[in-house]
Amino acid sequence: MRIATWNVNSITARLPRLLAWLESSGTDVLCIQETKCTDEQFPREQLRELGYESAVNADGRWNGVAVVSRVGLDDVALGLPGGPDYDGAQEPRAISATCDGVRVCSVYVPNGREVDHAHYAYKLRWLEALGAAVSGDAAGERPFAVLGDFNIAPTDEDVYDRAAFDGLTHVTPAERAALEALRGQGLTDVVPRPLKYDVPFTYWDYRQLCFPKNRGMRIDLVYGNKPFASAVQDSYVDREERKGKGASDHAPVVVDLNLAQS
DNA sequence: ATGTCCTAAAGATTAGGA
Repeated sequence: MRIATWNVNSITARLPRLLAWLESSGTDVLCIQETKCTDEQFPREQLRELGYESAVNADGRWNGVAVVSRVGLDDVALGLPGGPDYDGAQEPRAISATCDGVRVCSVYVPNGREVDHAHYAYKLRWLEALGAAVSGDAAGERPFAVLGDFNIAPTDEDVYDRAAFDGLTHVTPAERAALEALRGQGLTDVVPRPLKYDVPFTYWDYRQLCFPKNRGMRIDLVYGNKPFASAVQDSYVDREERKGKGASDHAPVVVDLNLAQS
């Protein structure tokens, strides 16, 4: 089974590339973040024509997550139980589903903006709720992964220049401690191999020629439980998809599972 | 030139988010 996660930065703007990539990559299950659409606007029909069912948690201009699958899509759950509000509202940042026996949770972790911003405190509260939400599946016998845009670089090696992030979000001890807590629940960081250069960055800012200069970050993560991690045959960042006109600022992370022997 | 892109809005540019 080929599973992937991709922050598409608007599924409407990305639709031609998304459909082409699903076909060319042979992805069975794709976790999507930043759909930036309403539930009604989600392109279910175009995906259905390619053989994919869709589970969607989206409500408009910002955020929005989905799982699309051509190998089944059951027991869909939207959001995080007990997840925090922001500006008095729950945001669509998580969705879970079971696809041919594999449980996935597609997440778009709040950005945090600045360390002294209310959004940063919200980010940490949201991660705490995520930890509580996945604890049962993390310890379970069924293959499970929480994957998506975590907006955190797990180590200093996961950013192009640590000094450039002094005082900024994405690299703070508190954010990294939240990831460590997830790993402490039995989840493994399934680190993909890069297709070029040494570090498997997954995101490059649109600005200042970051992609050509490879000024990237590894913030799109796959955290799998033991049954999931032990079934991983290969994982890579498809940085080719970051190239050219009409690209997202994130590249897909692809994971191949061999479930027969696990 | 923040060497950009995406969204929405009493919009034809501005504001907000990343």
